[in-house]
Amino acid sequence: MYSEKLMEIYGLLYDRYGPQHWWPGDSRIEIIVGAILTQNTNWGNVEKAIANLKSAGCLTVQRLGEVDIATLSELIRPAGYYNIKARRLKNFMEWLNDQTPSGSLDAAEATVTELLREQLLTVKGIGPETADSILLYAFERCVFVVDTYTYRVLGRHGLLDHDNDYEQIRDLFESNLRRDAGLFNEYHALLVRLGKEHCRPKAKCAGCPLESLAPNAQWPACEV
DNA sequence: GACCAGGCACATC
DNA sequence: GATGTGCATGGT
Repeated sequence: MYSEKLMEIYGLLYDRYGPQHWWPGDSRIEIIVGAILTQNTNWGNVEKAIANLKSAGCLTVQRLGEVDIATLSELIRPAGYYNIKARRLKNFMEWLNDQTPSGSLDAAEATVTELLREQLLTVKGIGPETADSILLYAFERCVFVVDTYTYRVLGRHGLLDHDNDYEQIRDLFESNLRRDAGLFNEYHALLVRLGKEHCRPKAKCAGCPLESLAPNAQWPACEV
C-alpha cells in the first residue's frame, strides 16, 4: 500500500514542480563538498562558500587535500560552522587519501554500495544523511536520502508513526519504490522543493500540491 | 530580535 | 538508549 501512496505523492510533486535537476554541482567533488557544507545550513550560504572555493581554485580533490585548514575555514565561512566543517572536509579528504595512493575517487567508485556506505559513516562528520547524499548524488547509487523535509512532509500527511528513525524511513522508500537511482534523485529533490515552498515550520501550507491526498492531516502534530 | 536553514558529535543522565 | 548542547552564517 505504501508503494502506491509513495508513487502518488511523487506524481503530484512532479506534476507541480517538474524535474529538479539535482544535485546542483558540476563535479563529483563539488557534490560531496556541498553535501558536507549544507548540514543544517541554508543552501544559499553553501553556494557562497562553494563560489569562494572555486575562485581560490580549491574545489578539486588535489587542492582540497593540500590546502591548510585555516585557509579552508576562511573560504567556507559563509556556510556557517566553518571550523567544524573545515575539519569534516579534511576528514573526508584524509579518508579518500587512505583509499588509494593517488587519493582519487576511483576506489570509492569501485566499492559496492553497502560497503561504501559503511566506510563513509566511519568518517567523522559524515552521518547518515550526508553519506546517503554522497552515495546517491555523487555516485548514483540506489540509496534514498532522508532529511528534515522528508520527516516533516511525511509526518504532516500522516505517513509516519511517531518514532520512526532515519533507517526506518529510508527503508520505507527503498522497499516500496522501484530501485532506480534516477527516481530516488528526483523524489528527494522534489520533497525538498515542497518543504521549502509549502511545508514550512509553524505554518499551514497554502496550495500544497499534496492537498488532495490528506490535507495537512497531522499538522502540527508531527512538527520537526 | 527571533527563527530558520537539505546534521553531526559529544556529554550527561 | 534518550535527551540536551555546541557549532555559526545569512536571509526573512
